[in-house]
Amino acid sequence: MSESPSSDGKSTRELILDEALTCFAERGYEGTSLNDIAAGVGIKRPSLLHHFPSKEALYGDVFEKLLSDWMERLADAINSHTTGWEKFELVLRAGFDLFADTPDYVRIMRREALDGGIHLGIDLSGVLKPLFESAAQYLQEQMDAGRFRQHDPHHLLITGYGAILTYFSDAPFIDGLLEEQSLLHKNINSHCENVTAFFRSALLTE
Amino acid sequence: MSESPSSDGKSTRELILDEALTCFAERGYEGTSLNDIAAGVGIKRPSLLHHFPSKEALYGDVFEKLLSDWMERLADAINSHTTGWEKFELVLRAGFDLFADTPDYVRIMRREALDGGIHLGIDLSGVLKPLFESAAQYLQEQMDAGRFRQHDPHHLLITGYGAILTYFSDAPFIDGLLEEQSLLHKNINSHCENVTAFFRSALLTE
DNA sequence: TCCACTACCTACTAGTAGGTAGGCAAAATC
DNA sequence: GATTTTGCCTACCTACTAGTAGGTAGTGGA
Repeated sequence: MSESPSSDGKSTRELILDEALTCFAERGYEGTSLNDIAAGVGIKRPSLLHHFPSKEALYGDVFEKLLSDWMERLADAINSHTTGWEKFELVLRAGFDLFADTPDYVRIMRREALDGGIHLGIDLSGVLKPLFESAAQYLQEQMDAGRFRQHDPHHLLITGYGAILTYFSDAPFIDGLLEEQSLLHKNINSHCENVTAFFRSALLTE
Repeated sequence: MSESPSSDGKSTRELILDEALTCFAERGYEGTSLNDIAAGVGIKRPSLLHHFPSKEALYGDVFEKLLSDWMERLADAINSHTTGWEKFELVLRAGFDLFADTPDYVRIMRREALDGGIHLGIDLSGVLKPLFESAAQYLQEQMDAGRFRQHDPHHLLITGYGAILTYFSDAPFIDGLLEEQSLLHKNINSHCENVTAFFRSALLTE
């Protein structure tokens, strides 16, 4: 048991989590009803509530999965045995690939940041702070060693965070500005190269 | 008539628009009820609906005011008779000041970009596209004249848009990362200086 | 004095939200 | 083979939503 009656090998619970992610990312917490999610899976609302005790709990589980998926995927790039600009570019690229593969994660994360985390029991920035601080420390070391130009590492990271996330979170809006499908791989790669070149100009002296 | 019975010189209609902006920015379109807004003004929902025909119309009017306010305030910086880096820095500073004064506008704008403009009759990116294109053209001219380093102007603007807006839209989240009140004037100025220095490094050759 | 209008109210509608109770059939366990 | 568990269902609940109907007090002009 605990195996799905429908579609591929996924359990109903996993199907619900997938559909919930899509809905929450697209229309937000308040804009999504449990009926929407249940209908997307092909069951009725009470059946959904058999798998998750409440809407809030379901939302929390979606977020838990998001964080563990992201951390797992970023770990490789962060722990790679490279230094200087090479490592910075590697992590930047990994971030872009990660976001390109999981645009729904980016949107739901943005929404949660906008709402100030009211729907989540956990403090989002608290969870990400260790990652943020270790990145800042890395930048500071590189600057002290003269490999990067001097900038405030925290503000630099906030700038980068905003620049990269926005491309994915505000995709519909950016589509309109660029008159392109911003989430096509071709265009994601193009933007990644531009952002990389921009950071290289700002950080490297030669 | 058409004058307010309450508070200062503002009409009830203006009080409703103010309260609606605050609520929509903080909790989003779906997360805000007309009862919330009416209660904030000190009237009942039917009285609110006497001033605005529907929730959607009220939201639209809030946005119309946002766009005209922003356009008006940015016009001075854009039309200033400066060139090269000086003008870029002037517009950047004007943008920061503008956003610092109107953080609720930034948040509601972000939400609308996230939602893809479904609550608005108008196409947001269409409205802002002329501004976007003229900025891109300016950058291209400066690059062609050798005053700025070569970057793709459109991608550069998207990067800047994301970097700056995020600081204001995601304020609660960024507060947690920086362990500071990001919207204090002191910290806004600090971030503005950092972003400016960062762009200067990326755009200027010497 | 009468009329029209504004700004507000209470009381209602229809519809939807999240969540619960209880039943039923198939599968797993004893 | 009997019993328990799982997964889903229909039918229901309460609370809240946007919006409407109809009434009232006050205002200003003819």
